[in-house]
Amino acid sequence: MSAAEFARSAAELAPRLLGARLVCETGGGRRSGRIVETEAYLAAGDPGCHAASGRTRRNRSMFAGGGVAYVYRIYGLHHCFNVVSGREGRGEAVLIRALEPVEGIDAMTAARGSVAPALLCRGPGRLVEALGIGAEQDGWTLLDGPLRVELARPPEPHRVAVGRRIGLGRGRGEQLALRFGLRGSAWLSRRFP
DNA sequence: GGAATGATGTACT
DNA sequence: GTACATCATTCCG
Repeated sequence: MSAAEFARSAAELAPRLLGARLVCETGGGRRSGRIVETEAYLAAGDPGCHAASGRTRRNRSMFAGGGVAYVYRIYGLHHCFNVVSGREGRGEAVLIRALEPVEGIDAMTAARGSVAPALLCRGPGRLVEALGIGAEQDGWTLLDGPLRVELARPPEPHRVAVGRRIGLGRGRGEQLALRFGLRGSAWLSRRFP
């Protein structure tokens, strides 16, 4: 897997990750899904990015350079999983928002409390729970090892839907068109307008 | 030391 | 559609 792919800017990597496989083998078995929805968080000019106000203990993984995981807790309840992008020291990442489940669906269902298959990986907190990803994986490499991203051929441009990022409050870059999805996928967390 | 807050999900009306 | 659970991190004093 080419590390250079992950050193691209977040705005380039986010659509590039659509169709890629996210594989997790931390729970004994093998669970994987196809990435169908992402959001880019930029190193510059993006107040919604966790790295916008500099390096802190929580966001240090974002500065480790493309190809590592950035996992953090949100709302005291859930975790979100990001693929760090860009060069070391930049502070940018791509949030994975939804997957199409592929392997280990039984394990995912068990981890999620027997929800409907359509809801297994629909949303950033859900997919993290389904795959068995947690705070322990923060900072792990994604190029190889038990948690990894296997890139596929880049999606055809006409298959990529673009929209505003979800859940950002006012003044946090909520207008920026940095949300990407596979057009028409049944596994998106929300429809694109 | 303390208070505010968030890249959310679930349950319920 | 709205309520609310729940807490690490951040920022302010």
